[in-house]
Amino acid sequence: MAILTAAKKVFTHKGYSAARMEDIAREAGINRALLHYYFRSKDRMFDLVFEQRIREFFVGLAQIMSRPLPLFDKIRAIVEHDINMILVQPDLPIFIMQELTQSPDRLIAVAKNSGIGPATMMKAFRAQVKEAVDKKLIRPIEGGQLLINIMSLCVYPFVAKPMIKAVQDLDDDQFDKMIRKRRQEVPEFIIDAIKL
Amino acid sequence: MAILTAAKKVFTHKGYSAARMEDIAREAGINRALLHYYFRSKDRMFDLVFEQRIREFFVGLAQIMSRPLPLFDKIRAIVEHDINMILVQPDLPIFIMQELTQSPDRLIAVAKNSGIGPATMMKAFRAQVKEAVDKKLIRPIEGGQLLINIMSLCVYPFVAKPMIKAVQDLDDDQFDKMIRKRRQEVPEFIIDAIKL
DNA sequence: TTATAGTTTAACTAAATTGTTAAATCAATT
DNA sequence: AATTGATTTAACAATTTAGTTAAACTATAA
Repeated sequence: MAILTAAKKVFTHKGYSAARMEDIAREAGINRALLHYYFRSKDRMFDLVFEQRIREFFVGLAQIMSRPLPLFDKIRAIVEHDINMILVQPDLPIFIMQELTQSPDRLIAVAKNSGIGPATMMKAFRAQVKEAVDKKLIRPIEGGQLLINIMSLCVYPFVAKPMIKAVQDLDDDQFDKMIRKRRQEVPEFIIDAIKL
Repeated sequence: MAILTAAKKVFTHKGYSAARMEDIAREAGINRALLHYYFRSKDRMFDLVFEQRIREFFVGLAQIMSRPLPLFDKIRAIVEHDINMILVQPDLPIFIMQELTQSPDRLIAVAKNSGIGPATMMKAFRAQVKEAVDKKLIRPIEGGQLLINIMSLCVYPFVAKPMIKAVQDLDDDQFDKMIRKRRQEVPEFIIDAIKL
């Protein structure tokens, strides 16, 4: 629905508090009255958007993590998926992080409704990493730590985009090139870090 | 000043839009009238806080980066400094990132006032990395990318704290332990990734 | 043509929030 | 005790925002 798309855009970009119903209406090309006609309140609207965005962030990842792939291939797949996903919606991570730090319970609620099952996905990944460690394919490392490393290297550059642009003196074009380079280099960086 | 400390706390935790003058007053143990008596407006107050926080984030880092240390030692020093800094003020990174994405110009303004000189610090670091590459001490990598990797691995876990806690099913205590483990493991992870 | 669903307009209420002000109060200093 | 500066109280104005409502309008389909 067009209105939800507009709400998604505005909420994601500005966050709940800074987002105005008027902004959303304008973005959707309609007026405030109609907004309230369809979605009773700002809160209801936000809940819908937030749940959707959380799912967008996790579903693809969870799916890849439970695929039967060799560890190194899986790392490559995760990195590529993450960076590609965020490339087309750069505001997504910081939106989720920001709203989540202010009300962490939200995630639990969403996780219960949707069948994301983070526990399952983590369990499988941990086992796979442990096996690779036992077989002396990689240095000792916990699956949890490895996943954090992977996500860090993928997500953080987008979260810190304005800082990076300033510190490294890049324009938007150069920043984009830098990210594309990361898509190639980051998987090998990780693999080099763990392989024996 | 006690009021600024309170403002720092509230702004950092809630962000500009969600922070209320009333919150700050309560946190400082005074009333709204006095807040406006000392700092004319919310905006003025925020500007002061924001500039201070940006400095806190960068000053230590810039100082370490321009110290004459061997590359691997420098990496260890940066990681330790970053993680220690954020451990005592976990809300800092996401606050900076959030406010910066909404008005990226702020950073430029602050950078001009203070003598942070990000360009200088980057130039030195880039040169040091290039030298290590040329001497075949490490695999080919750009200084810019390496710094992003270092910062990612340090900062992201804090930014994503509620997500990580949910996905990996950790309580606050376990999360803390996990971070402390990272302080040891991350530098070696990075060094293993680049060393030949 | 008429009925209907969707949409707009415009006015409104209610609440929250920032900012201001004058007078009262308090605490320390002279 | 009197003065001074800091602080509180309490009321207020101005603005922003969410949310509501009734009436008018529009396009489409029966």
